[in-house]
Amino acid sequence: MLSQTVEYALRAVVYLASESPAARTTDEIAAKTLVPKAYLSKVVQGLVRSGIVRSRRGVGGGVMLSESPEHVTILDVVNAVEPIQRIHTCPLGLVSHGARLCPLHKRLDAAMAAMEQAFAATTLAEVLADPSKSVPLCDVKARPKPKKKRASR
Amino acid sequence: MLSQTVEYALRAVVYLASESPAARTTDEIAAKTLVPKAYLSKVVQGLVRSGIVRSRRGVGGGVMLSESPEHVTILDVVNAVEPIQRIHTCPLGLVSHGARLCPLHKRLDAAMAAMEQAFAATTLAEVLADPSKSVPLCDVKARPKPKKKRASR
DNA sequence: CCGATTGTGGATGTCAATATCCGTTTTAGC
DNA sequence: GCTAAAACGGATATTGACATCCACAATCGG
Repeated sequence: MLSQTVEYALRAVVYLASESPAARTTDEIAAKTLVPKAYLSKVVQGLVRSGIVRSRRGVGGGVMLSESPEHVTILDVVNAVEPIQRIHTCPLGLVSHGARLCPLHKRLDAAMAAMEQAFAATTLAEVLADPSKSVPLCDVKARPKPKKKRASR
Repeated sequence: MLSQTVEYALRAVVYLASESPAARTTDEIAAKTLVPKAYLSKVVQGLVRSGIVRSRRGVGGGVMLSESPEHVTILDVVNAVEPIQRIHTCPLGLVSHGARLCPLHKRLDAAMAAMEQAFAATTLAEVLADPSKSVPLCDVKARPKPKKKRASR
């Protein structure tokens, strides 16, 4: 249902939120979120273009959230990567009845609206603050303390 | 968001519902719903396999709804063609925390649930009975009376 | 200025969704 | 049984999503 790219983008952004406001390299994000390194860099480029994250090249560079986690909703991220397709006009070519949607597409759009609403309802900060064990992604090593990590890659 | 195949399947099924319980040929369905003829036949085959519609070959044959329009929901059709992907287990490989979803995927699944709910809430009969001008699909020629139609194809 | 690091952009490969075509099978009517 | 109608099934494009690789540009520490 949701594209793989959206899934990847959300993982990356949630991880960045958990480290906010620090920057992280795409290599590290990829390792932590289990996203293919090369592809993640493309996904991140999209996030940069849409303004969700900012990047800096070179030594000590990386990617960071543009805004604080309380100000970014899941919908913001989804729309940045692959906008929710609301149905505004008849998918059949017929212009015959103007802007009014037929009964079927009215329902389909309502379903899209419901999903959009669900995405808009949660900020990254709320995801991180979730009561059910603060495990950011599905596991991401459960980062207990910001201790110097090395190896693994 | 929704695949083209789902869109086509819904158009076909809504059209069949409007003609229910009569059977219609895929050629006619294609013409009325503006779906590519050859591809529609594949989509319909899927609907047959999943039991949403029944078909009969040969002269006078065609495709018809298996059940009356009141008994078929939009969700039934969607799931027959391309099941809504609920998130039951962590998309990352990690089995480490069992069946429990992380905060992020709990939200994503909630969004899927919202959409599923919206689809489940409407039957084909309700789509046809919609108050806003009973235009079945977006237009489908507005079929005023079941008068003998010919030509057009 | 030099070199290591890190994001950027382009070229390319792979695969599933979309779409078309056509021969085969089933069925009804004669 | 013969023929026309119609669904079925397989083979084959075409396209975009997913993914990889690599040369280049920017940036920092010395």
